Amino acid sequence: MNDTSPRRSKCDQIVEAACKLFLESGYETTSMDAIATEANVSKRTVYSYFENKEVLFGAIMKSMCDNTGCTHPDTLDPNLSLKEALKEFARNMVGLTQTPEQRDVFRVVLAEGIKFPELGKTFWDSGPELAKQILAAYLTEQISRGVLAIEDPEVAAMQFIGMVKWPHSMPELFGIKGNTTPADRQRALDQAISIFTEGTRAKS
Amino acid sequence: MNDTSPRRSKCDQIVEAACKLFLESGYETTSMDAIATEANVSKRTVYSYFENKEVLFGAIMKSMCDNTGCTHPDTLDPNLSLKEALKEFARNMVGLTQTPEQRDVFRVVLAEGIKFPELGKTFWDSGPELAKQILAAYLTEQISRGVLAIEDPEVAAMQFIGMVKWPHSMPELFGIKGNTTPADRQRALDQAISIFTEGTRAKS
DNA sequence: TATCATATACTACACCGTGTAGTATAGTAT
DNA sequence: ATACTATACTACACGGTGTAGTATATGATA
Repeated sequence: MNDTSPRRSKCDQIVEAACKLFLESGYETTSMDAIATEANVSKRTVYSYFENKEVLFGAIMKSMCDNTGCTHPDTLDPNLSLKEALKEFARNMVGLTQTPEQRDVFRVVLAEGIKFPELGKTFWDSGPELAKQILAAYLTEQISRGVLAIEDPEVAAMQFIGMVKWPHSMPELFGIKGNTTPADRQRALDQAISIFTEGTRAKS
Repeated sequence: MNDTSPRRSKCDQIVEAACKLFLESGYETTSMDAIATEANVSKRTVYSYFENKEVLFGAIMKSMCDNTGCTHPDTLDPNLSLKEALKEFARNMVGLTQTPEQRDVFRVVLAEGIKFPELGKTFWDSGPELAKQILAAYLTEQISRGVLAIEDPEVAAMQFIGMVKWPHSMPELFGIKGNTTPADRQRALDQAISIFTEGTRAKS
């Protein structure tokens, strides 16, 4: 009767509440009572859908990890110029990982990595590793065409990703509120791409 | 009587034990009883040195953050070549942040960042920010000498750091045990420096 | 079609065992 | 006298369970 949103299944309500609270406060600090309350559901109902707290947490986090990767286009556009293709890729990557939700997933996965080791692998494979594979494939292609000259394209892919992500994802992760404008980020991105392409271009 | 090491002050014993346990298990999971036991000290003694758990945790983490930065040389060696100076800097940086202890500090600061927001700032300022400042100063110098051409040296410093650190610090953070050898890391570092210097060198 | 029976999903709430922050106290060593 | 230990204790929160009772849907029966 008191459903805030109409016709949402109990399970969905629980998942949604658990997502919110776990991402906000992590595993230990979030209580099952709090989840039940937040979900407008009795505690018993929570336990009728999820065996225990660990199972609930694992299910929630795994699904969030899976949702991260799937929006990645699985190749770089071969019709664009090198710089444009990289820029598009970087923009996409930053866009995905820039959201507060993704930042929280990152943080929680890292934080609970000792208690839930398989979670780290799940996140890694569906996030950074996936992005690396996609970019490395593109770089390898460009190498074989003689456009680029790179010794180890897989490592180079990681280096590119680090270069693009580190400067603004790290401060955000630590709660440093930089006063960077979108224009700043745009220029930082252009600079990264400039350095990377100039630094890897095959010498003619 | 049962002191493992001779003549260690009680306070030191407590600090050492708390360091170990907090880094291993984070804030919530570590109990004050466990700290007292690990320190070979009674619980009351812990409370005679530290007002409560939060204070103890804050003090421990702050001192660990401070200890991170201070081992950084505060300039890049101007007598070395560009590549050698950068390589030295990178090696030093990787060496500092590669230790298991530093990885754990990183992880815990991130994990407890919501409950202890000022901790993030402390860590940032004494770690990444400091490294950035040092590198940016060097880059600026090289720009003014006409060796390098970079639009924004501060951003470039962060990009260089991200490039060097991301490929091996991220997997490690997520518990991905790559089978990288020291030789692999050496080659990755060389490649990063090659890309960065080629990508930022002033066109003659 | 109206009424009743049954099954199922859920709630509200008390309850248990356990773990933990923090305190109080009595005793011991120097 | 001081610094510390050992230990018992308080107060409370949490994970998880058991239970009595309600709401709702479905289907059979008359």
